[in-house]
Amino acid sequence: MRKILVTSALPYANGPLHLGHLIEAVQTDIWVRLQKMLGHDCVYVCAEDAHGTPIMIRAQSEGVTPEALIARVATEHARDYADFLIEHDQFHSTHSPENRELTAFMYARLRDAGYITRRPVRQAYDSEAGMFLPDRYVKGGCPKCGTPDQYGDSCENCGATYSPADLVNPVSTVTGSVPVWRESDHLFFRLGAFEEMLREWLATDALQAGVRAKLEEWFEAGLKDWDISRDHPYFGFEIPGEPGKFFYVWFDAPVGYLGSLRALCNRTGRSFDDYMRPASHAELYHFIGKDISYFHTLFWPAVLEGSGFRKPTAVFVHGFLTVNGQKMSKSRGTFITARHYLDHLPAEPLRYYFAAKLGPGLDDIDLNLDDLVARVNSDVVGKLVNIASRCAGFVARAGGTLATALPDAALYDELAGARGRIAELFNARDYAAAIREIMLLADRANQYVDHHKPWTLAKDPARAAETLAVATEGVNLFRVLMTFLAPVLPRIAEDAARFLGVPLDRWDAVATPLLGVALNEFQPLATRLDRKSVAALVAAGTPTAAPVTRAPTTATKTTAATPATTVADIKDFSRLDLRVAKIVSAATVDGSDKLLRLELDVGDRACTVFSGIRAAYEPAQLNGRLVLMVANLAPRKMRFGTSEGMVLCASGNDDAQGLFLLSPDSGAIPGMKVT
RNA sequence: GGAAAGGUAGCUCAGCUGGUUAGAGCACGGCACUCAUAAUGCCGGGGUCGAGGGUUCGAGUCCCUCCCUUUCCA
Repeated sequence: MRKILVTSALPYANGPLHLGHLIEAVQTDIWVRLQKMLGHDCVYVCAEDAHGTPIMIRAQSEGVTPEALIARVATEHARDYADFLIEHDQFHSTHSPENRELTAFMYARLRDAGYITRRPVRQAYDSEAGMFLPDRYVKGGCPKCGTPDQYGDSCENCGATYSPADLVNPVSTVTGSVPVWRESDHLFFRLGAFEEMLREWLATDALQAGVRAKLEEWFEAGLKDWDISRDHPYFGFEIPGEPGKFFYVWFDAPVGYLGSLRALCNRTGRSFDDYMRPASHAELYHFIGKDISYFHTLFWPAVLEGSGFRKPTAVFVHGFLTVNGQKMSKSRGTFITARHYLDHLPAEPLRYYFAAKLGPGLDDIDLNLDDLVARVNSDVVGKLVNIASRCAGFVARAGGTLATALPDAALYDELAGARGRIAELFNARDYAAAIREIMLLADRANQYVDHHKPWTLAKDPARAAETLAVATEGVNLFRVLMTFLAPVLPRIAEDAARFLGVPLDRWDAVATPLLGVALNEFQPLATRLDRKSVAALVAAGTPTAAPVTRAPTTATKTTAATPATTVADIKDFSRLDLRVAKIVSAATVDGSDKLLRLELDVGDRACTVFSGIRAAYEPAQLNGRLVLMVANLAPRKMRFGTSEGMVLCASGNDDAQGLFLLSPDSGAIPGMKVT
């Protein structure tokens, strides 16, 4: 039996999970669930990345201890993961006894083997705060192009990279004071000593082509020593034998994978050594985002090797997530936290959507919310679940028990026989291809039912057996397809299992059809997504938080925000610029039966808005009418033009209850602010 | 600044080592059906494959230049 250990990047404990974390967690979770269904011994561990200056500073600013902060965030993270059906076998923390012990142990091994050196480093120091400042905590003018207010490592304007010492008029972002320059001894890990080993490792198929190319570049540039110590005050582990010096967060963070594994082993009686000894036959895979490949493809294998452990079997790197074609950004309203998403939409549609777009490469993945709705409604509800839904009634009316033989064994075999191919696609992380394949097979199932028309057969009592046979075939095809999608849609698969009366937890179970067994009552397995929920998700934005300076973490790079909440405070409300507007002209839109094109007068300016109110209003009755609009809504490009705002409307849960434009009382004039 | 990835139908994407009229899903139009959560089936319209050069009997697929998007640079 294959023994497999899987990790995904550790989320940094200074902010909530966002959809960027989720795409990785979902990618990993699907892979792990597949391995388990295939019968392999696979465990998935993860942990909180709890150390470093950003945590320390954030805790200070909140007036709590770092321990309290990371405990609170850990609870939030755990809940978010659970609600997205991410099933960790162990979720731990880098701030744990296991990790402290392992970090110290590995450091001692590296030191004793001569891989650690010491030399002085000159660094910005905030004498008011009494601490050394990481590059990102010093701001000033770019030495190259002069752009003010740039971070101490690189310029956002011209892209130049430099050191904080080069900044014009540097300022500490912690206290606002002018930093001084101080020297102190730092400990370095001699990465260069591992070049040969790394080159050999590179030659295995541990890495994707894109990552390999990147590594070649780094080799050419020459491997530099890695600074692994930070001076007091620092939230982390003090380095044994080095009072006042702490392990840099990036040193103990990957060790957190092993700390989590250790905790798992302690809890379950598994052998840690079986996984981690150099000659281990267990497989070790890290799922990460491409921004942190340096740490996982150079430092981490070298640290493992140098401290006497095995190296990863492979590192699986994925691209970034963009939302509606733009990178996640708070100012654009495209920064979506996990919780904020869950406040509006269920988890599984997003899992499905991510799966439908994830390939094995480093390409960025775009979350197009309209596409999400279309795709999930049509694929999952319209095609897949529909197969069960349309057949269940015939079985129920025939007594509720499936026939004892399949009328079309060849078709069944065609679908069930695809399991090897589909498992291989999932295994190769080409989920998009797997989903395409599965949906093609779902089409075959619907075609089958359509072709045999059980509703016609059912009218002839003499053909009752035939009717049941067709429905039995359909239900069996559904079972096969649902099994294939179980790693992606675990909750729906569970509900389907309840309907079928058999678990869907083994990939190869589909080799045998399900015959002669009684089905349970069919309940809807998935409901369509409402476009309005998606609109609400975007319109509400994610409440912003005080910007927190970013530091390297094992997690996909992230900026912090306070947890999303459904309660809006006055600040949230004031972000909306609501105005009285006059409809100058209204017209139908060619090619859309839902939209009207409205030309609006907003006092000092005019704008065009596309509004989905055609069902409720004739263009002619709108001319000259006053309405309320959101004037600072991000412009939205539609097929017919750009919509520059939104007019406010009242409606019930569905449009059947009607749509009602809101208007001000008489006396209001276009451009007035609504507060 | 250096480097990488990408730019294919309205949208999201497939197109392997160059080879017949460039594909799928969604959306759109027509027809059929009514078992199913207005689901499904059949048919159809729609692309100068980012731009311009070049190699070739033949290029979305190779080479060069340019434009645009995204990302990485310890």
